[in-house]
Amino acid sequence: MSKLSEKIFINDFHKVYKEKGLTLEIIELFKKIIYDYYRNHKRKFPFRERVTPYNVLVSEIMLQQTQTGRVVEKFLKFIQKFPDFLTLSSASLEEVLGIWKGLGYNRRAIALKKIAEIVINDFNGKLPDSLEILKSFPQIGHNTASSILAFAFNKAVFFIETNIRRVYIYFFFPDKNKIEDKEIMSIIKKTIDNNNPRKWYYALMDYGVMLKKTHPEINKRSVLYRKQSPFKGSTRQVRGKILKLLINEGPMEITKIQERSKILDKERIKKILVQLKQEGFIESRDGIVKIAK
DNA sequence: AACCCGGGGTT
DNA sequence: AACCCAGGGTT
Repeated sequence: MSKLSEKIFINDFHKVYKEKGLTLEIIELFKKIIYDYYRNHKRKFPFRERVTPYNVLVSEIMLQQTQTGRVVEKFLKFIQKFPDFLTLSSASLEEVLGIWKGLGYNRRAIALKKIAEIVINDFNGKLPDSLEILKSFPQIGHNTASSILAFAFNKAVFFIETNIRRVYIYFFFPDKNKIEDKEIMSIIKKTIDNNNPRKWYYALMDYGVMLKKTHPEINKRSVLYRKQSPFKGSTRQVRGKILKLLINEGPMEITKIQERSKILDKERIKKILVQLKQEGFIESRDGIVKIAK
């Protein structure tokens, strides 16, 4: 669609929406636009091809704050090495982190392994299809629990992520600033496609990705928008560096970690090691640090 | 409500 | 060099 015709189309949509509100006609038009786009531009992903509860869980954890393009390769490696809950539950943390390395937010790897253990031990090896139970698992909040229900079980749940937020702001909040998610959620509930929630959310997200390219500023009108703190020189950069060192080279003396990480402040390294230990990443004995069991 | 947690692709 | 990503958890 050309820029001009796009403007005309969205202006017409907003004009009708402002005059008549969220009528059935507007809702149907909205769905038609989203599905028309999806029919011609749907994205293909391995986690959309082989849809199993396990695959969806793994992908949804990986996709938290991580672009799809970076996840695909890791996802394929991960499910090849750990094809099911039982395999993952009995794998070592070092193996799991070894695959996870480079993806970021490493605590997700710990959580994913823990979830596998819970599923094996408490749920007979089957991922529960309950929102409340899923939300009780580590690293699974409302959004992730809901997306698992939508994508793995095709359930009509309601959730917002960054692409969906962009779509709803674009269509239904053309002139508003500081938009709250509860306002968006209200419209999400009125526009759900009960016939195929999985397809609907796939379509919404794909449309949102497209909008990001043509209208990169939309989500700045969300009240939740925040500029993130710089990564360079941050604690998380040091944490990542230390973990990478231990994963790649095995157990190591604290003094050697201080040396190899090239961080001058040795007290800072020590503090971070204590933190990593408390979070279950590492363990230490006689000054030797290694990935936890 | 604000902050922490990773790391790399994109612009 | 800055921005952002299929967010969750803690304070």
